[in-house]
Amino acid sequence: MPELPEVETVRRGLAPVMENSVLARVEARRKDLRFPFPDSFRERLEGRKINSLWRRAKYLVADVEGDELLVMHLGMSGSFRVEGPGLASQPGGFAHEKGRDERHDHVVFHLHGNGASSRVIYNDPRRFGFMMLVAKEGWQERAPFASLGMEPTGNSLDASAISGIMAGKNAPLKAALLDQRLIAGLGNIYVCEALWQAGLSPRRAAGTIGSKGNRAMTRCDALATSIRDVIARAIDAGGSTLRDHRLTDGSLGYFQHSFNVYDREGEACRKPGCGGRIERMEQSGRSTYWCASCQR
DNA sequence: AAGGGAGCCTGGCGGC
DNA sequence: TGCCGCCAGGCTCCCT
Repeated sequence: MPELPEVETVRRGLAPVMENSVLARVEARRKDLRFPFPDSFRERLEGRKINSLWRRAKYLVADVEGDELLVMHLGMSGSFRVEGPGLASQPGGFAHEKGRDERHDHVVFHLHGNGASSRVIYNDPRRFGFMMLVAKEGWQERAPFASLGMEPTGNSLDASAISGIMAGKNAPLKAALLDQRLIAGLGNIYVCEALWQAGLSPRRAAGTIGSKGNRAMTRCDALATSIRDVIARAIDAGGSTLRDHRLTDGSLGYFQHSFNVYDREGEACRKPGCGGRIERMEQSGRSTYWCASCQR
């Protein structure tokens, strides 16, 4: 479910609660999510302070006192909510809304910090998410980080980076952008949106956008700019809520209202003067939304 | 060796 | 109303 903007939104919601708080108690209410919890998961976390909460691609990472990182992935349907003084007792709280079935509250972090206690609860109906502990020493060379490509945020993703990443690739551009080994953090929604914004066909062989010539650099620049712009706007909007994604206070992201192609099959293309219609097709088992008349 | 497809899960929706 | 098939924001493994 959550792509980079949703994970970043969650991180921003959790950081004020988790950072500098102690993991007083950790409840894992089943033995596994997508993977089994690590051996002695509770014991390796309880009593430790969380120094910081950061993100790499779609992974949330808690830097915990000691020599291990707590690494969390939300899978397709994972979300966090915070309960605590002033939050837990809110009438009509979203804890009982559809999609927040307490049966799927799989992990509870009981936190003590700044003179208050709170609970951070991980809910995940489909259980494609997971939690793991990774040694801090050399973490970048360890799973799951070792194979990740560059972040799509910031200045490092530019035309020459795109050109280099895609060079020689025969896979469709859409598939290459979803490959976390190349660029880490993009998912189905934001790839569709960025390709539309850049005017590039999802079917074009990835290697054909770059290399030499002014037009190649123009294409690569358009793609780099579009990716960064879409991601930045989505983060500003709190991510996209289709079903499961919530901010940690239970509110909804609203970037879905800004989609130009995703889930808009049959609607008019919004590119000025285009006149095309948004189509849906399947690429490696996933839906691609695009406009065949202005994406080349 | 890169690229495609299946599988992991549950829930929501549309169609009959 | 109920049942059925299809679809979903991710990722990994296995096959060609």
